[in-house]
Amino acid sequence: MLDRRADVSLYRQLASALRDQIRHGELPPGAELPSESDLSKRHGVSRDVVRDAMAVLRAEGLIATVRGRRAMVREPAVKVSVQAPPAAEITARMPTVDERRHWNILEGVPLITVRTTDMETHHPADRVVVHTAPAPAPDGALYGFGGDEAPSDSG
Amino acid sequence: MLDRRADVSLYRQLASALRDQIRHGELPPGAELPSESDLSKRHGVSRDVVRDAMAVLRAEGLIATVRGRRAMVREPAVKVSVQAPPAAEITARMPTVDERRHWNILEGVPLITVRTTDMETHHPADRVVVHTAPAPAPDGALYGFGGDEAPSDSG
DNA sequence: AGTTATTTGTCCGTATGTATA
DNA sequence: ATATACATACGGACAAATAAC
Repeated sequence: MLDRRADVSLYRQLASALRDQIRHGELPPGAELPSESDLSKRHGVSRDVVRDAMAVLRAEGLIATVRGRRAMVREPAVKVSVQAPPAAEITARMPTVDERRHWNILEGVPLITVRTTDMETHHPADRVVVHTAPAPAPDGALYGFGGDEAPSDSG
Repeated sequence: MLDRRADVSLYRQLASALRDQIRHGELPPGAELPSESDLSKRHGVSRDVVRDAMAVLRAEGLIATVRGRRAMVREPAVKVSVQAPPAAEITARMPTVDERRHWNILEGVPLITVRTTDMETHHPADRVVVHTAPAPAPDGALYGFGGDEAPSDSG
């Protein structure tokens, strides 16, 4: 229940309540949230408060909204592994609107940049995990008997 | 100038205009933006439109706002290098409000996570650059005379 | 097919609170 | 104290996209 006398604003309280429902699985990925007018009536607040709460969750990447449709809990995207080259710099920032359009990035999703002296690649953070090279094999363990790691090329 | 007949909303047009001024250096880091009422009058739009435009730029990490003060173009933070261990997974996502408070992260700044089997560290993306291990020295160039660059490496 | 209802997006105005200058 | 400025909350209105019939 929202508390008007609390030192936290109404829309932040509502955002926290919805966030908890998402985290606890009451609103699983793919589920629709109640409509804005519904939440507005249910909590006795203006639609403005509801929309501000939605904006918070959108900025956190938790929900996705489309005009005419109810807000939806975002599905965790399948992540592709990207191998970081040696001596690479990995940074992250929020993409611009142009970059969001160009790479089809949803709101609240950072952009990961992998940069070396030669090249620079960009990846939407919800679809990519960057991994570093495996630990160098200790002396004598080089080219072992061929477990699940091929010595030549992984393809 | 904002165009009410354009197919782009007013607040997005205003956000783009301000973003361009920041990118082109007319509003350098540390500079104050005009006040909301000022922008409202100057462009003939409601304060709501101005605030929506500000929210866009905040979410992109371009400006920082404090109650009672004018919005400010964010200074590029000094970045600390973090060495990624071998076989590490590097991901990024937007922090929750609690995480923002806990690590003192501004709006529009992603959270970088470096995870291995043993540990997991979190870093604000505006203050950290993760770098991978340098390329292994080629055979024979091992333990060279200690120049800045290995002689046969492309970089 | 088309028509209506629902739902989110945008924009306006106003008022009040709270922090800064 | 007064003025300025951003944050929050209310209300209303219309547009645009979707869903339902």
